[in-house]
Amino acid sequence: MDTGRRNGHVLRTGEVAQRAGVNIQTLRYYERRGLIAEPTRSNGGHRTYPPDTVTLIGIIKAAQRLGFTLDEVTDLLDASRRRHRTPDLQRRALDKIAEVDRKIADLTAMRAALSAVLAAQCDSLTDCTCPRRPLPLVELADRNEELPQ
Amino acid sequence: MDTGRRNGHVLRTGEVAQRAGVNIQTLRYYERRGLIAEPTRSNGGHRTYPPDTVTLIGIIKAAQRLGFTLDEVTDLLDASRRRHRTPDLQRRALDKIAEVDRKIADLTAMRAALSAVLAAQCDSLTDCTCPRRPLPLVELADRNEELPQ
DNA sequence: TTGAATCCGGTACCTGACTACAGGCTTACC
DNA sequence: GGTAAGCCTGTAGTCAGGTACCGGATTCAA
Repeated sequence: MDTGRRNGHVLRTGEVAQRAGVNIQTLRYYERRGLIAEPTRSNGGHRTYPPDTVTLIGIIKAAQRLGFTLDEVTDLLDASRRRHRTPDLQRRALDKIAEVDRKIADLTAMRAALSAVLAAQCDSLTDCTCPRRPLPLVELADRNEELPQ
Repeated sequence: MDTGRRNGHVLRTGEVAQRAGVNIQTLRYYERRGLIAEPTRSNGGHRTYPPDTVTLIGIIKAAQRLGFTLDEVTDLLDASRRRHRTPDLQRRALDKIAEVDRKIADLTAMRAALSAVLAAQCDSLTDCTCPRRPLPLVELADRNEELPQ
């Protein structure tokens, strides 16, 4: 492991990319999108990143897996970095919390449905008297938008 | 409201789309992808859907909001519909449950971070002695893949 | 000081998930 | 039975989020 021995202070593009498990182009893409700050540069113009950039990328990736778009992630990072809360920030944080709660509820419903699959009454293929349920996962539907009557 | 008066038995493309809040093309796209079954047809070739298709679309949309791809949603629906559990199905259900649990944990961490933002110590812009935290949301990172030492 | 490994900016391409359009048939109501 | 609204297939375009490639400059260990 020789790529990591530049004594822990700054990382170059390839190092960050490798540690974070993303493509180099992705880093530059995130930079363009404003998700990560413009890094300092070497004299020759090469990017030099602080080590916690790796963590930041991890956070971004995690948020994405949770269904947030990059725009939303930008907001999220923004909000969590600010020291002082403005009324606007406060409102947006509340909105996000509500959204997160909804997601948690949905995932909980999904977990229950999956557990039900595992615990399915009919274990054998030969005798099955399960009444046919309409649809598992129904709780997930209709939580969304107001359907017009 | 005259579009809904065909006595509740089957719906046509436009009705399903409107009730589910999606585009007609989306329905056909889902059909091509195998997310919804090929509906019956009228003599003239028009699609006729059972009413619970609307619920199904709702489920698909919810799962998407939770960060699942359409391929994953297909699996999910598949798994939750099967009556009998095969070893393979069982394994995949377990995997999905683990993934869902991870998502819930991540969302919980995110919620905590957002709450912390709201409860920020420094409420005024004038006097602030908050120690600068490194990064909220750090718990989200590194939960993912095994980073090479 | 040289050469292999990296990195640079710029541009073009790719995948997933839709969404629009064209030209023609079906339905449903008068 | 005519006609407007709706649906059909097929194809093409869009948008987000990357990814690949190119020709050239920079780094760094030997």
